[in-house]
Amino acid sequence: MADIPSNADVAAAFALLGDLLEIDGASRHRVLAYRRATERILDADRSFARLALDGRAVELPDIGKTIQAKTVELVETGDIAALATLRTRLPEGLAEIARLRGLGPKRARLLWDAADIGDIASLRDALAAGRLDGVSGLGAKTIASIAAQLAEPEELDGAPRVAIGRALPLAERLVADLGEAPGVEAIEIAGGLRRGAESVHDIDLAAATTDPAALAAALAEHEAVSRVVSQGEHRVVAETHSAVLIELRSGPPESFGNLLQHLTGSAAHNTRLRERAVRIGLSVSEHGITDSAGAEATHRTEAEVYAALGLAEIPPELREDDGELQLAEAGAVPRLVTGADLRGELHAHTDWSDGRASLKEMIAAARARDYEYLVITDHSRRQAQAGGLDVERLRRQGEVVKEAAARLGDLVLAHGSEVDVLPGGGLDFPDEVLAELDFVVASPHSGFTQPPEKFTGRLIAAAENPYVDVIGHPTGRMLNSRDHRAVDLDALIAAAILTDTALEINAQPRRLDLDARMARRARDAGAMLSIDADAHSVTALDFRRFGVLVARRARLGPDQVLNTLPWPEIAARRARRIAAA
DNA sequence: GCCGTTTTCGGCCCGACTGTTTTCAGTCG
Repeated sequence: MADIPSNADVAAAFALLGDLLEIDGASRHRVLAYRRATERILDADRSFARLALDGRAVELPDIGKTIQAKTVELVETGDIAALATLRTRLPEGLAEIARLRGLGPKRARLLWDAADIGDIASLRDALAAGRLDGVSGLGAKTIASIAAQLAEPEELDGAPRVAIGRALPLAERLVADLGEAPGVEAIEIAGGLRRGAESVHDIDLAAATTDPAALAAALAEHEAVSRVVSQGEHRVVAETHSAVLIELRSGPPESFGNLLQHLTGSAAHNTRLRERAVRIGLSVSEHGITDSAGAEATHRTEAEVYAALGLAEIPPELREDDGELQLAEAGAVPRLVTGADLRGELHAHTDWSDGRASLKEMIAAARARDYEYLVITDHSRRQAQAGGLDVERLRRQGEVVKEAAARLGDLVLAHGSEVDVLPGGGLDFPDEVLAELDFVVASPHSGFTQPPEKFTGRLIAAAENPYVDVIGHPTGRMLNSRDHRAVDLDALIAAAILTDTALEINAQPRRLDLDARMARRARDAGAMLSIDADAHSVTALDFRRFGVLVARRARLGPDQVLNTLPWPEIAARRARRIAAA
């Protein structure tokens, strides 16, 4: 048999099938079914093609017999007959044309029927030759928009996504400033950002105001904003100087809960919610909930919205159409970890290695944040470029830390290390040195191109070392540059559980490693996770909030997070592990 | 094409805004 296609390959085939069907004028529900299936396939945490071959793909929501059979067909023949047939009538390039802003399936079809335009190249030619001008339904503005998009090749890849580390501070600044506009009674971050997504395509804001025009003006005049993209009475879209899109929706205070719920999404969550509502005779919108008699009820809070539908309130991070409605119906929404549950920081650097702040400054910052403990984990010697400590400096640092700790009182200051997991296996310090420390984070910093067995084997060996408390940033991924390494996550999770080693949720916004999906798998298996800022400066201590969002998306409760424990319990876990070895 | 407290057929979420139109289709979220 040929190679099993990846989930991305299978999803791409169904996405194209859905797109071409839509252009072909198929029932929108059928198209929607393919779109939903595409999302499920992309989200699957195992090989969808393998599942289909085993006849088990139908166990996933939104996957029926047809899509399972077509997947088997794709694996066995390399194509899907329905797709091949469609391609004889409609060029694949139409799907790309339909994705241009302001165009869609109908206008893509129009271009094909009226002007024989079937791909971007012929669209470009037609535009240059002025052949679009006479096409009815395409006005001057639409043609200008097409020209603008074709002139910017990067625009064709879709709107760039903004990482949460950039988006959240900007959103918070806007919320603070716009909250001062006259008439504003409440304003909150909504959308993917509120759900804790690691990147978003825009920043959504929801506001309760008695003066929408004043609020819209405040956004338009905000110093971060360069232009207004679209403006209506209750919705303004603006673009910042750094090309981030802001969508601001406003409504009256009495229905702020409805608006915030609507705008927080996700789209799939809202669709499910509304479908459920329809079954009990209710219609949900951003304005309120209407009963079958046409009477509309409004709600000031989201909790009231969910209650009106017979559901417990669902934390935004869970609103991804992943079974959360069933949990809410059963009153079984898990209690998720919060920032307030975290008692201390287990992974922090100082200027002894590559941190920017001194030990003294980090201590002051931890006290200012009311941490119960702070573990200093500078790099080990192999990280020479980062000023990694050799054994001698590590010991000297230990004395300095001990001395500082003696003068602290309530804050526990502990001495640790972020020790390299060496590319050939083993750790950067011998066991007798690790034994002198209070806490050890073992992290891979090299060898990311190794085959999965080897990379995973190194991490498992590190987990099996009794002096290792946490495996740091286990996959080594970097947002927008280095992809997830090929780690056999299930094997690593099993080893972590067996050895009582925690897996890190590294909260640096460019890492977020483990990510939410992986952390969820670790949680489901029963592993312990650690939410670590991996702070290299005073302000970076606050990165932990990004880690909290990841943990919440992973459905972690306080019991599954190592640094919700008081320090003596963390120390006792280490002592037990060492004693058992 | 999927699905079920309306269950193997007949439904399938809801509204804002733009552009091209004279009352609304298409796109977007």
